[in-house]
Amino acid sequence: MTSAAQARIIAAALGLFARHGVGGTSLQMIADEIGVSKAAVYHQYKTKEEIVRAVALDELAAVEAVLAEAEAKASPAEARDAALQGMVDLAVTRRRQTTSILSDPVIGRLFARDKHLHQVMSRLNRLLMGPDGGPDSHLETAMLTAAISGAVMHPLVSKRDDETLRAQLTLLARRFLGVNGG
Amino acid sequence: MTSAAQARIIAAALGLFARHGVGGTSLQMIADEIGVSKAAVYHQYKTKEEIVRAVALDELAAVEAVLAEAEAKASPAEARDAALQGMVDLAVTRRRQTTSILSDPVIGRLFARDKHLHQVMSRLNRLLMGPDGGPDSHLETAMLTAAISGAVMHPLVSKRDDETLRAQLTLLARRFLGVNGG
DNA sequence: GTCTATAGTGCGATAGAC
DNA sequence: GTCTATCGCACTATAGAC
Repeated sequence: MTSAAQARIIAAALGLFARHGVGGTSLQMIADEIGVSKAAVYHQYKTKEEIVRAVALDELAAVEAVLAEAEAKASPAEARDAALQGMVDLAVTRRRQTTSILSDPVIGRLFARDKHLHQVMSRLNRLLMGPDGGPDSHLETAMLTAAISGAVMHPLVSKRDDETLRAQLTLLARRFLGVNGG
Repeated sequence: MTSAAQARIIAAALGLFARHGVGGTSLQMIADEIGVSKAAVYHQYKTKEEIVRAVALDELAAVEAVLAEAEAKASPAEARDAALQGMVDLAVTRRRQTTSILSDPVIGRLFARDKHLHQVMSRLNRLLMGPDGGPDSHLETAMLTAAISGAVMHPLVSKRDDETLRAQLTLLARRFLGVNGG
């Protein structure tokens, strides 16, 4: 499915997309980052768009892993907190990456009508807002994920060390949801 | 200061940056959007970076207008709500633009150490969190602005009409800050 | 799976006429 | 303030050897 060579390309592209945007990243930059030629990259992915897709799907898979873990919890309250904590962890440990990839306009248009993404958002919405959340709850989920992602990217926040950032984000995210405990 | 020709360039560039990212937007695209040649664009701005700067400063000016209006209010509570409402209005009426410009990695690095941006964020922080907010309050401000901006860009939310979006965002933003009234 | 070499296109930027 | 024309370069993508 995903070879070692492909995994190297995805990892390199992810970092470069985050730093320069999708449009500002060339195949030459990706090839140089791994230490191979452009042709070697083209052997794995026929077009740049395929690379963009692969990177985005890889990030989406990381979110799905969080969802699966949360859905395995015994109670809805535990599941909600696991989802919340998992999203915070994802944003903090991968910092600018997962996060700024998903806010790139190119990726946004590529996935705006993607069923897979809708499905993931629905699962996340269900975990965070409960099964009986109306359509309004989707805005709440969107705001929360944007708040978490956007905060770690923020120029004035990025100096903080991971542990305090994680703790503060968790606290504020819980407050947004109206949850007090852990 | 800013001529009519420059204003046309900034407006065109803003829309294109939002759709394709800064790196994915060429000077030819900007020129075509206005209906002039590349050379005409170069007559106004000597480099692409100058255009990027001008666009970002223009967006920052829109935020400053909101701040000035809020700071003119009589009470801190009124000022806070005016700032909150102003930021929501900005995000909703300009939708993907103000918002996705400021999240572009190229713009982010260009302004990460910009005194002007820090000043604007401090004023916003003071309005939203009060004068005695510690350093932790900056994270709260960053989360709130990211939540507002990110929510209007979100693929699953962008279908909503402006009025309901504005109302719901305002409600949720107030809840995040722990304010109940209007 | 990687390379060199190259085709063809579009880029940012400049010169000079009107 | 706008144009045409052009430079030199980097880009995406392909062909073919190893």
